Amino acid sequence: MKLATWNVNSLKVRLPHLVDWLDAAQPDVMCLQETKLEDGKFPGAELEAAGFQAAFAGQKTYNGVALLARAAPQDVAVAIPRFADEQKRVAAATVGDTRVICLYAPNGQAVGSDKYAYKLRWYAALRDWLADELARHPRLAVLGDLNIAPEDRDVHDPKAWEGQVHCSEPERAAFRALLALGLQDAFRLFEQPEKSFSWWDYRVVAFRRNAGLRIDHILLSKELATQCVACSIDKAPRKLERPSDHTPVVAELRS
DNA sequence: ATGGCGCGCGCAGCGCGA
Repeated sequence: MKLATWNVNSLKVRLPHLVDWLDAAQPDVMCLQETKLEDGKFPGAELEAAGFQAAFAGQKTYNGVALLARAAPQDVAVAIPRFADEQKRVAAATVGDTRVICLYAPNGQAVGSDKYAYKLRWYAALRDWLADELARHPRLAVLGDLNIAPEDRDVHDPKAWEGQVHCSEPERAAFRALLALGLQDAFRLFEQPEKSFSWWDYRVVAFRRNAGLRIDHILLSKELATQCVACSIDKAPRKLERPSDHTPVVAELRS
């Protein structure tokens, strides 16, 4: 089984890239973030033609997530339980015998801002929810734009980013708290190229300089991590015309 | 090299992302 995540930065604009990528990569589950579409405008027919059924939670202009699967998503949830939030950042579903959670974590804007406080609150609620989900679903996969670079090796210039949003110690502690539940960072299960990133700023010609961050992640429960045979970042879509600023991350599980 | 891009909204220019 192949699981993937991609922040598309507008599903409307990126739909041709997405359909091409799905055709080439042939994932079984695809998690999307920043769809920026109200549910009434979700391109369900186009994605069905590509072979996928979807669970999604969208809103106008901002945020929005979708979970695509070849088998119909079951037991769909589109919010963290008992965490009041207008922002659409969560789509969870059971696909076959695997529980999949698609996340678009808050950006946090700047350390000390209201949005940063919201990010940390969101992560605290997420941790509690994932503890419950893990208890119920030994086969759990958490994918998405988590907006945290967990370690210095996930940052192109750790000195410049030290203490900044995405790299601050409270954020990294929130990431480690997810690992402490028994989730594993699929990317780090394998030897990887140095300076592997999943996001590059549109400004400052960041992609050409590989001035990026690794903030898009696939976390696997112990049972799934045992079955994981590969995890990689696909930089190809970042080289296309009008790319998303993020690239897909893919994990393959032995069936 | 974070003014600098890209997107949505909506029709000018701003908010937001990371």
